[in-house]
Amino acid sequence: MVNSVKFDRQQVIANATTLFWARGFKGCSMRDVQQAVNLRPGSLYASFGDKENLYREALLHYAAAGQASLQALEQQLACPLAVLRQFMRQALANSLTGQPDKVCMLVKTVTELGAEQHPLASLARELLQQMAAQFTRLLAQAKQAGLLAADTDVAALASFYQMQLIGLKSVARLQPEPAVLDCLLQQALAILPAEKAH
Amino acid sequence: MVNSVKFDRQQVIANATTLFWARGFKGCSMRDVQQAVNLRPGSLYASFGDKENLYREALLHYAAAGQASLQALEQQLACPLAVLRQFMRQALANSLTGQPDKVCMLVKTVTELGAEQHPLASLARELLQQMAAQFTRLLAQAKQAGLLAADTDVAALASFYQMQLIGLKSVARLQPEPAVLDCLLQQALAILPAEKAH
DNA sequence: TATATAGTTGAACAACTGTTCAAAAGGTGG
DNA sequence: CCACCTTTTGAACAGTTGTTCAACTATATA
Repeated sequence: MVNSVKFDRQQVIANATTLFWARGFKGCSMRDVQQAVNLRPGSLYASFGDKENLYREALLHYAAAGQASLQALEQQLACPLAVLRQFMRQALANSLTGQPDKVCMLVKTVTELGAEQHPLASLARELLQQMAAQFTRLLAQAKQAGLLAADTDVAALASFYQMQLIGLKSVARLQPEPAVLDCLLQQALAILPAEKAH
Repeated sequence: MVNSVKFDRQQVIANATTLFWARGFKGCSMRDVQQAVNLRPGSLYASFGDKENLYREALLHYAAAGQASLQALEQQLACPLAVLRQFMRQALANSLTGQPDKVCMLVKTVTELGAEQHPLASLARELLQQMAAQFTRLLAQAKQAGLLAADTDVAALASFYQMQLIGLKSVARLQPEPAVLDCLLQQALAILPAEKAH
């Protein structure tokens, strides 16, 4: 026998991600994690090393999920701009449902640990830039398809899109009024060429 | 004698604010604070109560400073839109200088403590809304002066302005390249009517 | 100078932190 | 059924956390 682990590693990471996402790195003790994933300290440490490493896996899991949902939209929708529009709508909707304060976990990590130049903050920054690269790729597609002006700086526009996304999710926690929020979403989407009515 | 305190209360709060701002509520131990403000625990607790209360004072101090700098701009510049433009430029410049990861301390507090519905997060939210109210006031002035279209929803525009501000400062920590950042600033400022060359 | 009062000090506390490790349990191959 | 190796267990450790408090010091009034 090679592997006699009883628990589902991916499930454990998923649960840990939810907890870390909601409460942050320092706001979440290993005992909290142990309870959430139903494992005793020894098992956790044998499988994941230390807290930092477990959080690292959670970050990677989170980023992978984000990329997956973007790719799912890509397979659904033909137009790359529609993908970006829908992705932002979805992000806003997600940040409204569910209990935890759903800012992007990557942003939250940079916010919490960026000042002390923590390795986890560097990783989160990298993953955010990977996300921006995806946006750039989609915008480049749109440009090539003639949906964007030929002189568009797609990398800059991608950064701007990401900035709107981050701002939107942050403000979402302050204004529970859906009307205002929807208005903000419309304005944020205005940076992309107008959408046809459907 | 009524008050024989040796230390400068305001100075202590200012120092504590810097520390809390950089490292967050949980990332900053009372011993760190004690060292930073050069006070022994007893004095600190006698003057400020507990950690939560000290952080509360820091939040208020921070918000007051923000409002003060906005009002300073109001006295310098005649046009309310110029005030908002300059405020955003200034915010970006501030978030680039200095060591600490300079997101808005209010946003950082909501991010860190919002999920657990901590009283400090509620306070930070309130202060953010007070800030938005200031923006609304300035935009209303601009509207009355004919600088904005008569049908402009100033409250919504203020929220949008705040969203850009938050997003800009967040992204500032990811892209050290000033060119991209300046481009983002320009795009963010584009939500206000164009500025005359000076 | 003597007394009262306010402020300061730093050692100490209990609770919690991340982490370890010897002992127990579980399952597999002979 | 036995020995063997892997995994699990939970008690325990050392360090840190927020906070307290009796003793000490300094000041102001009489």
